[in-house]
Amino acid sequence: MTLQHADTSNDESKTRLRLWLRLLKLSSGIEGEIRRKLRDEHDSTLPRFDVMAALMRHPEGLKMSDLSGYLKVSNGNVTGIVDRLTEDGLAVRVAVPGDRRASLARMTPKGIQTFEDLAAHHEDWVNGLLDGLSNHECHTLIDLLEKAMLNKDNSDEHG
Amino acid sequence: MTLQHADTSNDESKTRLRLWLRLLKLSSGIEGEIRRKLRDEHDSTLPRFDVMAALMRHPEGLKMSDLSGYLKVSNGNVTGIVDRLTEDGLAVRVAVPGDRRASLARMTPKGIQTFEDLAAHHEDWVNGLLDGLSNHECHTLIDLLEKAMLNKDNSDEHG
DNA sequence: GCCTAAAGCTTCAAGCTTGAAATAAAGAGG
DNA sequence: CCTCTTTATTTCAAGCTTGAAGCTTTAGGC
Repeated sequence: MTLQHADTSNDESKTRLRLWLRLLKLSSGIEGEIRRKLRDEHDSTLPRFDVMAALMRHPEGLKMSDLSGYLKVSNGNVTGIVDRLTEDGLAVRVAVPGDRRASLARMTPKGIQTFEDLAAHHEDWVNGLLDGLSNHECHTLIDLLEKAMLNKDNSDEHG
Repeated sequence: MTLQHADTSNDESKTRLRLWLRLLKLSSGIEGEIRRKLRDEHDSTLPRFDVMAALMRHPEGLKMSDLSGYLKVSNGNVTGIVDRLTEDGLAVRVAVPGDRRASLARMTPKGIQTFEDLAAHHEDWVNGLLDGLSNHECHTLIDLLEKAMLNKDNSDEHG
């Protein structure tokens, strides 16, 4: 909880703050646009998309708790999202043979079809939103972003 | 609404998608940490912080509609946030002399004091979260992020 | 078998977010 | 003055998000 830095690092602190504001602005801009398109053009949402994307990587189904672990959201959160996906016939809960507490969330054929359509558009949207960058610049950016992330616990295989 | 790209640009499309996933991961990681600290250490939230930051730049007060314009959130949204800031004595609504429809949101002395404490911590948090990057890397990143943003309507003076 | 602890999931209150609908005041044109 | 449109704001329903509290089931110790 130390609030003061040496004078020599004050400029660097301001630079990092400025970097964070740029990062946030670009990221929320893209995210907002994706949310808007999902809503207006596909009557869906980003949380639904994220859950479906996770389920697509596990055709056999995922336990609710694993799902919330992968997406780094709360347990109660995925309950609601899977509830709504289920209402729309895009996912189902199936019982786990040996454990009556748990259930697996799994995509339905309709859900798979819906997601594949969404995913194709999603890639296109991202591509369009980032087309101001050359391929080389993209790679530079990726490297720097990954370096910035090294600080944190980075032990996930789901990105 | 064209979904197919030439084969030659397919790799670049995947690179941009990968870039977006990295961007999102870093950004939500930092944002999540800031939200958590605001909540756990200061009993506050990021939307409150954002509203206060905007009001701090306008000591005379801001119309609700201007506030929502600056923050790029809906009108109804700021109504609720300013309501809660007001309940906590951090902001007030003051009447606009010539227009009985409008009102200005303005920081209270208590709000100013609260925000200054928050802002100092905020800069420290960001600095700590991004300390894996050299000053030079930060500048490179800032430049690339700004270039990526050039696409979009960039006519704001409030960042 | 019984008791306790842990695991898996849901429910809940509070807050954030949106777009649409409602309310109210200002302004323009007659 | 009256009406119509525009502007400023609030209210609302629906959804997302969290942490905490609760429920059921499982597993371990006795």
